[in-house]
Amino acid sequence: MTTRKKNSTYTRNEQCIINCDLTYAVQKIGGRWKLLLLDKLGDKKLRFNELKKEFSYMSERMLSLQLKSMEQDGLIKRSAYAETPPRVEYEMTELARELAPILDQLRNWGRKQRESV
Amino acid sequence: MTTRKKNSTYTRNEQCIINCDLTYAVQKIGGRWKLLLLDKLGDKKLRFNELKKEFSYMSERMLSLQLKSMEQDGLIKRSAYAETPPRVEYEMTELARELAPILDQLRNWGRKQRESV
DNA sequence: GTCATTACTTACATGTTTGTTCGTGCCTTA
DNA sequence: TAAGGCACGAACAAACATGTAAGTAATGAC
Repeated sequence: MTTRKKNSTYTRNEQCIINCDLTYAVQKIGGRWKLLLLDKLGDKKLRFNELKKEFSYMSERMLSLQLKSMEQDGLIKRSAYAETPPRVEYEMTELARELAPILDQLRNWGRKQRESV
Repeated sequence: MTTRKKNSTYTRNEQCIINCDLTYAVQKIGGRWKLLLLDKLGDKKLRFNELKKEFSYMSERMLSLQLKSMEQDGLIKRSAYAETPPRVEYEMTELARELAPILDQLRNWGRKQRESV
């Protein structure tokens, strides 16, 4: 995000996978926590600390980074209220909701793959 | 694969995502090249060198690693023929074929996401 | 006997992701 | 006055993913 990447093969190859809608999509939901967060959000609005408690093993830093990334990618909506103590709520966007049925199928495939190996 | 991982938070957290069928599934198709390889294989049988030519920007090492990983995960089948020079062919398994319709949906979602951001 | 072909493998280098620890600004409660 | 909750941010470190360059074994062509 912050640091500019070099013009290396690593970066040029990254372009290949960004150009493909499929690999691009997988990137958006990839990483260690995003899908678990989406799962937990479901149809609810949750605060930063609520998510933090749910995923006590995840570092605050990761939670923060993933939420920010998903917000930029239009997967979640962040609403901050100027109260004391501050309140910030996160919820899925319509775009993320459209993923749900696809993810259900992927989940089933995952179970099947796991059984067959 | 070869080196044993330590009993770190990193490793313990990995268990969390392996326990979930969904994140587990995404891991199996994650990484930079696997989906592109599956895409290219389609219904064909392709040799190592044919894949290498198709993905000239991908290093041989990566091709080899990804193919091996996908074979272990039951996504592709490797057939080696004791000829000279050696001939090795790769093709998708039934399990991988079941992914195709799901991936099509993901691809569509990816295009939509890309347009909306 | 030298060389090319094929499908890899190994050692090393670079780049990214994830985790640890500490700090911040605002206000409330004790 | 002190302490604590909330929602983060920054600096650093560990682990992993990816890329580079070179080498291997078997064989057949020349």
